[in-house]
Amino acid sequence: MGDARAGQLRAFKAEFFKALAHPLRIGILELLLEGERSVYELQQLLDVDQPIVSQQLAILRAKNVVEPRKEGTTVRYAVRDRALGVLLGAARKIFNNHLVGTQTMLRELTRERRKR
Amino acid sequence: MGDARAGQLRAFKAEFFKALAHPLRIGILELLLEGERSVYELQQLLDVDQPIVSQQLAILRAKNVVEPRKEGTTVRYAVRDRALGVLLGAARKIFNNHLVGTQTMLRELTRERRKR
DNA sequence: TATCAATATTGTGATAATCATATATTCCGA
DNA sequence: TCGGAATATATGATTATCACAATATTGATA
Repeated sequence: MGDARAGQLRAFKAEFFKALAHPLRIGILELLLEGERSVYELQQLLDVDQPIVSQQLAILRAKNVVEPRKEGTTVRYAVRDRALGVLLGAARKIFNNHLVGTQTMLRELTRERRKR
Repeated sequence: MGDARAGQLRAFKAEFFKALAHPLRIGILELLLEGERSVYELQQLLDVDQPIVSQQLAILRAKNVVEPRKEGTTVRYAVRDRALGVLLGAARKIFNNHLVGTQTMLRELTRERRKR
């Protein structure tokens, strides 16, 4: 199991999860799972600056999680694989079972509050 | 949807995925899904230094993904929620469908090689 | 209690991720 | 072809992560 091949595979999986490991990217994916959305729509719904959305979309694009479709001057994005819904669903389930990382979560919560 | 509550939830989910976003941690979890393992066993199977394993276990512990059980001087770890298997399975499926992030993966591959 | 084995923690320097701002690019219509 | 709207990329400052080494803790046993 100190196998190099196994290590690489795990590295790829890690890369994939890294793509999901950001609040805004999760928000984007949750929206896209409901259906195709333009950058502008995402920007409005998530209430963040345009370049930020494009930046995060670029990351999701780089990992093939998401797919752009140009339509004139606007670009509509869609989730590449429906199975992502299953994955997020499983995550939600784990979440509901026993809130993951209570310590971390509380820390995050107070940090959030401090920001305002 | 610019809702603060939704943002917090997404932050928690992101934290959870961050816990999975590391090759070694994935390796640990894959092993633990097969059954309880001591730190020493993990260290041997994954072929890394002891402090590194403990470090990554600490991260998984902090996010409540994994659970320690002391047994004399050794500590055995187990996955907290079986649903994690479902989640990793979904990830595997997405992976097989269309290798996620070909660009990133190739970059990783060559980087791995360079290390040797 | 001294010691050893198993595990955990801490400090540190290097690398990578993130946000915000500014600037490009692309496409369409006047 | 010029201007504006929608997206994208570049850049710099800040923060988070990582691997590694050193050290600390804990528990069993002599």
